[in-house]
Amino acid sequence: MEDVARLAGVSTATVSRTLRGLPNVSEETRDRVLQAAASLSYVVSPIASRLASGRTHTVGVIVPYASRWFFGQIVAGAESVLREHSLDLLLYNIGDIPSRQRFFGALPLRRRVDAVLTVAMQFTDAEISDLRSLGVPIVAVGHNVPGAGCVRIDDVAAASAAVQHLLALGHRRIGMISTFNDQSMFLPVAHARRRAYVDTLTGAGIPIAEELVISVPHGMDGGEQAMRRLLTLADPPTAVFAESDELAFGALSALRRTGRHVSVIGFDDHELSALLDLTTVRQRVFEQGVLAAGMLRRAMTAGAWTPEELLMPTTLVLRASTWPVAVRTAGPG
Amino acid sequence: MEDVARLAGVSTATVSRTLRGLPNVSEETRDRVLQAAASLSYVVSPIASRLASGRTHTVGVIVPYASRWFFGQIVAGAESVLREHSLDLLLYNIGDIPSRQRFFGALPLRRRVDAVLTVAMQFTDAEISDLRSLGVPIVAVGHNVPGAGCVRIDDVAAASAAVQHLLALGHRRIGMISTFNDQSMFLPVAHARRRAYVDTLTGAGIPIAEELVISVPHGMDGGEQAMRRLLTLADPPTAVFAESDELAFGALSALRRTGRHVSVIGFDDHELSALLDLTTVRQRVFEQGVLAAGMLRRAMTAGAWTPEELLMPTTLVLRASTWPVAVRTAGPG
DNA sequence: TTGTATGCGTTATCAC
DNA sequence: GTGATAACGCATACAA
Repeated sequence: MEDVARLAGVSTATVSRTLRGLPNVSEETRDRVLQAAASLSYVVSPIASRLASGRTHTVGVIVPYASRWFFGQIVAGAESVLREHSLDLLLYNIGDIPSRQRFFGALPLRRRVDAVLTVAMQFTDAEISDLRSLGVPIVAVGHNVPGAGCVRIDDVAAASAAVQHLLALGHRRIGMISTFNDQSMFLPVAHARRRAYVDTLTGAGIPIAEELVISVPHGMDGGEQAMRRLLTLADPPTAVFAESDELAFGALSALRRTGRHVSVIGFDDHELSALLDLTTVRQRVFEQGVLAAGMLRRAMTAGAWTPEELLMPTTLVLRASTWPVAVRTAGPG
Repeated sequence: MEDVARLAGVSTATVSRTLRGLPNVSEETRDRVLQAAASLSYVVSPIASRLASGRTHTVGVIVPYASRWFFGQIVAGAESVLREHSLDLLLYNIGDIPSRQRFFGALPLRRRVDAVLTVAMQFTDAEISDLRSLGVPIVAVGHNVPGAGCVRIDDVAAASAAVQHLLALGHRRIGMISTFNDQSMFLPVAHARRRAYVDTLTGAGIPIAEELVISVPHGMDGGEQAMRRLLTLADPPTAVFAESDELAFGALSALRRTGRHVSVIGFDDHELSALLDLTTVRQRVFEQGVLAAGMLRRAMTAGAWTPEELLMPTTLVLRASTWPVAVRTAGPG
């Protein structure tokens, strides 16, 4: 920077001001500085800049399973807007117990981020207070954190619509595939969707059969296990509501291998769901990442930020996996 | 840090040494310092540390399409080992022209990373020299960069095996679905696999029919377009080799919607390929990310590092999508 | 509008 | 083994 200042015949302070686009620099000197910087192919050291200014220009993103489709979409969406404003994104994948303990033991985010984005996590009170101790704004996607911003869908209403659809098709024995994590804790999303399942059936006068609700680890394998267990029941369900499309894929796989037929409805509208003819509840996942990042930016720039809450719409997408059997045999399935 | 030093009755230099685990500190003072730091719940500022030490503890990862399955797996694999050594991972998604231009225009990696990982990119000579000007070790996955380390499979051999498989099934009119990016540049992987296609057919005495090789943007939609175009030919192929499973998924989708039958073989063994009964060439993607990160670490720590090259094995996985038609009708497909 | 001087929180090079 | 002290490269009150 000194070199640039010398070459432009100004002080380093002026160079700094110019390079950051501050208003109080004359046109003429601005040009001189920019030329000097260009000719020396100089760039500010972000690290030094961060130390001096106290701002990290980084947001920490906490997800439970980074490689799952849903989280990939959220992160990609957030990344697209953060990158646009040259903010860094530091990803923390803390789905399993050891990494989660390490994370909250050391809190590697301390002094490292200007904001935090959490996605579909279930935090304990202690963890929440740890997060708040960072002293930066927090935005949560898919779950609520007291004092934090929030982008989500109405999980209860959406899941209820899914179950209603099965009821409307005449199903009375309806199963559900739910998830839990390594700590046997239900993620908030799982909790809401299960509640909707219970309430909707109960509301329709159908008693809940414990054996029809299976909880498995998230992913295709979990879905396959769950459906296999349901199929071994003396009185198996005629339809199943899976908490996510990936679980539903596993369920479809089990059905295919066993040659049985059970209607299946998923949740998310994964990019492969159309190909697999899976009826599902569509939500715009990438966009939620975009909106959350936008909220984060507002929180970082605004002096006083009052947490906002954004509710995104969902749509029921009807496909062959829940067609009435009579129709299904004649369809493209 | 001063507070800790005061509380422990030592200098900040000793605190720094202790906290970094340097050898020349006595047991006794070490304990005092650690206790003091703990009681003040003190953590070193990574930013200040980086400025003073000159090391960023960060690796930059450059990918063309972060949200595609393949790249997600690579990044997840790399992240798992980098996190273990508390190294940060800065992801740059530069698949489209504008972001690519911005990236090479500003080179935001300058002064920000200790190493670079690139995944399946096709760089121009100018871009390569830009990358090298960063002055840090580079490791490439799925392509070669002169002077850089490399983790990859033998694309030519693997693709050749795929085409051989189709030939062995008796197919003589074999199509290929290939990809290009926004700049109409073929990615190195696409290039190698297409060459294998051409050479293998030629070697079998089958002339190449231009109209059977379709190039589309990567992803399911591209695969669907490609297969639709192939189906409109006067003499359509009886089998198709898709450069990736996601392209193959799109091809399967087109076949399903049109009710036609063409054998399809993909490449990767995507986690959903088994469910879709797709014959494919399996490669261990996550593991390649792990190995690349390990190589990166060696390059960062070792004083003089000579670029290594790692060749990973592939396997042909036979499924229903390439079953002979006679057998297929009797099978689970 | 521009320059001066101090601080940001460490690491590292010396001495002791 | 330990303690001063000078970098590290920039941002920013403050003064001019």
